[in-house]
Amino acid sequence: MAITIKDVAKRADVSVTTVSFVINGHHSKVSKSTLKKVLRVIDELNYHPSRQARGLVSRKTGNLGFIITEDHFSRAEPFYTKVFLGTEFETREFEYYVLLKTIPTDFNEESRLPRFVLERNVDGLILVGKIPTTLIQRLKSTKIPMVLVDYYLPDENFPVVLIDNIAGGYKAAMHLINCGHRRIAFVGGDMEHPSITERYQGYRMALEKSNIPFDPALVVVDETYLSTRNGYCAAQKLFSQTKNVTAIFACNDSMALGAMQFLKERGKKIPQEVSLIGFDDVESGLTVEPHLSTVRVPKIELGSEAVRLLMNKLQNNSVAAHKVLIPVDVIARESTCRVNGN
Amino acid sequence: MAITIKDVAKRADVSVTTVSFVINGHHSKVSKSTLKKVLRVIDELNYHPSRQARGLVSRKTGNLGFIITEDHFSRAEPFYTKVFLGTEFETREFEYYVLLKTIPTDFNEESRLPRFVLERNVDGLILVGKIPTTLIQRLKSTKIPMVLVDYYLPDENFPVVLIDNIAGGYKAAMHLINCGHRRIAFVGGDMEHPSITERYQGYRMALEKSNIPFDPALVVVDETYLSTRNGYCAAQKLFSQTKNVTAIFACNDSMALGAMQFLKERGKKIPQEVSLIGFDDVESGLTVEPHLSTVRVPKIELGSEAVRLLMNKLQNNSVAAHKVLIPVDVIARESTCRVNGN
DNA sequence: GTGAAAGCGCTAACAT
DNA sequence: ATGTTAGCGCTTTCAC
Repeated sequence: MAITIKDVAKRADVSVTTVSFVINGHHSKVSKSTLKKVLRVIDELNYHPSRQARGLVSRKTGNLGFIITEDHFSRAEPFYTKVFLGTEFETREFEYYVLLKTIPTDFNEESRLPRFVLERNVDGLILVGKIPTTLIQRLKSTKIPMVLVDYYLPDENFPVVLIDNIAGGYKAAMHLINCGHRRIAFVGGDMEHPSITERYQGYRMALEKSNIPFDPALVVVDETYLSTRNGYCAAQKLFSQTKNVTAIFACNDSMALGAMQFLKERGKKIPQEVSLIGFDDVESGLTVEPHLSTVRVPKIELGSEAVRLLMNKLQNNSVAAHKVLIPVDVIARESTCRVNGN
Repeated sequence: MAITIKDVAKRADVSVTTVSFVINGHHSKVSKSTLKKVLRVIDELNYHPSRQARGLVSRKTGNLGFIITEDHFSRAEPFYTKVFLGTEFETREFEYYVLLKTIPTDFNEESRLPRFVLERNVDGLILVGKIPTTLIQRLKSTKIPMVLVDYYLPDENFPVVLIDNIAGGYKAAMHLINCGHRRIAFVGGDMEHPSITERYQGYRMALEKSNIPFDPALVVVDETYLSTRNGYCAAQKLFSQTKNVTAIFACNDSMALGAMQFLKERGKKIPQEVSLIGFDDVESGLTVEPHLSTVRVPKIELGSEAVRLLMNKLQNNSVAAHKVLIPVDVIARESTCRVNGN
């Protein structure tokens, strides 16, 4: 049987209360000498208070729930995995644990809430990526503090950690413009997803800022998923009408990779004939030739920031920063160059 | 305040004992009519018993700990992520949760054990990938049931889930041999890791079986990490002495990808001049040209099997299968072909 | 078949 | 500054 608070109390010849004060840091309520004594016994016995028992009375579980759709988490690119890792790293700081829960994409009214919510086994919730609205609403009504990551609902006011997508889209397009390009295509899809729309907004802003006329024919956004395969198809559509495109801004690296594949098959030299930039800085952008230029997103940061936001709420009940924008930057690698291949 | 067992008891006009019997499935101790009544009230109130409270008395936490080194989990290839996902999927079945804990690679005597171990917040442990022996030993002494995944200690007897690496290595080499190759290189590294040694064993077995003389000059295993970069270097070493190699079996896809990069730069046509096969079936093997032939490892399976093994121990205290070998198969894609490019 | 009551390991009034 | 005690929400022994 494991060591309990009673064992410590007995051995240190004090009451459990005193021991409790010590382990909870209420040191002012304990004399210096007893404090030392208790601390020594705790060390000798290698005592660690039971999470469960503490939780039962303090109504804290020491757990955070991480909710994400199945398809998001198991995507080839470890984007959300990195975010998850970021939360894991950051929670150490706070002595919390993260419980992961993947939910089906088609979560609906009938679906059961995650068990850790029903059984009150989490103190806070981190919702990552696009999450069905009905789930968010039902979660909201549980009153468990929550923060969204890389997704938000326009008419709700949850604390949220977002990629600065507008700035990212702007910087990506600007990078191409600075390279002398003017016929810059935007390859996207799922304009339902705020992130994508924002990257598109940034793209539009950069064009406008640079007095480059916007040509709707250069925008391909009719793909539903942002996959490599759809990137391929989008590029295909784009070039089926040859509009002398000299550069492509794909709304993420997956699509960029698909587009790259198409360009190669079509015999287009990258970047000499067509420059290509993605978004996300996914690992496989480096296994490909030429190395993909992209917009780096600090994924670990997204996770750790989410935890900080939540802990702030949980521990200080502060309502400080409600919206955190994580800055991003262009990584110019080999798939972009000055127009005309210079 | 959340609904408690008392609320249910009161409303159903029975004692808490009866409610407890109902939620624990001791239906024989309850009359049919009360059972129905209690069930109805539970449903009406949407009652879910508190995990913490149950755990406190039953000495079960409903959690499993997943321990992995930092570098393993954050590797570019989502190999272990998939394994983790597999555990997450499988635990639903058993109403358990998985707590992830990444540990530093240099975990030593001084390092603190994972908190969930100290605070007895897990019922079982899943150790994944290469884990410092000292940690395993210290964990062993806690008596918490554990299972290893994709790693084992030769002189210990833990339940373990392994990839059938020998068969995999054998099949990979045999695939090349069946394509007519006889000068087949093995590119490896970290022969400390059992998995790698086993793949190598399989390679040797295939050669022997086919009466192909073994040439130590075709084996490059002096790289420490199994990274893309080191695959590149290994290939470089291999070809620095041009031994008319016609095929390479790399011990994992990362290294294969590195080797591929080298071959391309060297102007070697793949697979016409050199066939190349990897191991793991990592996603980026498909983003590369030509698509990488490899040995597919069912990663999700590794995780779910680990959970099943552990649950078997936990729920039935059975000591059934102690060692599970997960079968693997060659996926012949574009990077391998008959010798001489036929 | 059902209920009263003890107790899991801990926290926090309240009393001293 | 320290101890006594009543719970937290549940399971389970023991009576009835």
